[in-house]
Amino acid sequence: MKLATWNVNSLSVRLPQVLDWLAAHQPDALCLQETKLTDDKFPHAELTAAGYESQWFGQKTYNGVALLTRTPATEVTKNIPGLDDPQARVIAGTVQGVRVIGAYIPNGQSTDSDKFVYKLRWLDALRAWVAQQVALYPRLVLVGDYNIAPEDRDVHDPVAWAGQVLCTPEERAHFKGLIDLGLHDAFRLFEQPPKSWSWWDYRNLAFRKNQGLRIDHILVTDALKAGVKSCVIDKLPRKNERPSDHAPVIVELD
DNA sequence: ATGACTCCCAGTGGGAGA
Repeated sequence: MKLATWNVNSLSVRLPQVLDWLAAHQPDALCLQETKLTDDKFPHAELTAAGYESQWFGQKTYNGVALLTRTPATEVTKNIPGLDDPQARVIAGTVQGVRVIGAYIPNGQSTDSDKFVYKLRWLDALRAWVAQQVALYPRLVLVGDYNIAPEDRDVHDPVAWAGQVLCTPEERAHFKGLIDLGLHDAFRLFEQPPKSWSWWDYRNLAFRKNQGLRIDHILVTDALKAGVKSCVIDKLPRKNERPSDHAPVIVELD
């Protein structure tokens, strides 16, 4: 089983690339973030023609998530149950016996921002809900744009980024809080190239200089860990003429 | 460097992303 996550930064703009990518990789499930589409504009017909079922949850201008699957997803959940959140950031479904939770964790903007407070509260709610979900579904993956670089080795310039949003001790403690639920960072189950990032700023030739952060992650439960065959970041789409600033992350499970 | 780039909604600029 192959699962992937990709922050596409506008599905309207990136749909041709998503269709190409699906054809090339044929994942069983692909979680998208930052679709930036209201639900009436979601391109389900094009995805159906490409062989994918879609579940989607969007809003105007910002955020928006989707779950694309080759077989229908069941038990679909949108956003974190019990959290009053006007922003469309979570979609979950059960796919071939695996609970797939796709999340677009808030960015936080800066540590002195109200958005940072929202991010930390949102992560509290996510952890509480995921704890329940792990108990219900031992075979679970939590994937998406976490907007957290878990360690200094996930940051191109840890000195410059020290204490900055995405790299603060508070955010890293939240990441560890998720790990402590019995989850494992699939990417770190394998030897990886140094300076592996999943996001590069559009500005300042960051991709060409490989100045980025690893902030898109795939966490898997204990029950799935032994069956993880690979986990890679696919940099190829970032080389497109008009790319998302994020690259897809792919995991292969038994 | 209070930047850089890209996207969106708007509307001849500004917010947000990370």
